[in-house]
Amino acid sequence: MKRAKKKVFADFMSQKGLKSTKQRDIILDSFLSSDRHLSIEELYLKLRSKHPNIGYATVYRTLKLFAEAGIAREMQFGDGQTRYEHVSEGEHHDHLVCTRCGHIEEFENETIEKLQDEVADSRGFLIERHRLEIYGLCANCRK
Amino acid sequence: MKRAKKKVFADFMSQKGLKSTKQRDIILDSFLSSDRHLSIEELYLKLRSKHPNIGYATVYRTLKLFAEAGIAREMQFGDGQTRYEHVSEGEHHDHLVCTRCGHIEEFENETIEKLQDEVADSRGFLIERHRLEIYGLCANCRK
DNA sequence: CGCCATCATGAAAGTGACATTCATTGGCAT
DNA sequence: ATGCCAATGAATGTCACTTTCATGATGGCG
Repeated sequence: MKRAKKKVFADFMSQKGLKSTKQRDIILDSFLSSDRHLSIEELYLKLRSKHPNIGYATVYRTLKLFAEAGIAREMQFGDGQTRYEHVSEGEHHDHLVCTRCGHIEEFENETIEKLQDEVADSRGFLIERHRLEIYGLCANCRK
Repeated sequence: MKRAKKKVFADFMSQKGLKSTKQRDIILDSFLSSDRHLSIEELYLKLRSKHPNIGYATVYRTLKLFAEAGIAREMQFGDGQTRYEHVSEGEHHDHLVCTRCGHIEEFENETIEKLQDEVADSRGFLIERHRLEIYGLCANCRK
């Protein structure tokens, strides 16, 4: 899985004529072994401890590259930060976002997707993508 | 409807000990007679032509007040601007957002809501609110 | 291996959309 | 009419990106 994504990224880079660098390797490793919904700042800080020589701009640009390469996706959860989540081939899911601790869970629901298609059809609307986020308190924070 | 919201806002203001001003009246009128999903900038520009003496900050602060009073709701559709939509008592709806022309349609689907409740329940998650947005091409832009 | 056209990097400066400050203005209860 | 306190708007601050630019790496080629 990590290996597969590294290959996808490597292929994307060579196909685009872009170069492999130490920084990009480090950032990719760190991203792949992280929480699934990291902000630029969070990843940057995580890297900083071990690699103080990597700049914010590089993390920023590299995450954009991951998104272009299709191994990450930009997401907004309304906390003012752009988060990047891991993308798995053809998979789609929605989110449960805890408003207290910030924890993000994922879920899938085929029936909801189907109902969305129906709504769109009935309006003559052509779906490109959608987002469904449920905000509230996670099981832990309810206690 | 417009009248009802004016009353809600007036009540809110007097209850909070806040004052009625020319600017707030003008902004409220303009907001109520607008498109349902206006950004601060859009409302500000709309006002500027007739009332060049109203500042951006006043529009910004007044929209926040509308939200506090419960007659407007802040929304993000990923275009980098906060939009304010009209709120009607107890009503909830989701959105179809056209990625070409920016047009925003609303829809309601009781079944989807119910399924969301089920998902949340099964995770021990307590829902505060949710957002569902479907992005794509509206009927007009498909032509 | 060494060259060098390109691409990548990081510090710093720029952007855009809010958000706040502060001197001045203006409601409104008395 | 008067004074207190909220409201206004120009200006400034903030924050999270986003871009610039001088310097440093990379990797195809001879």
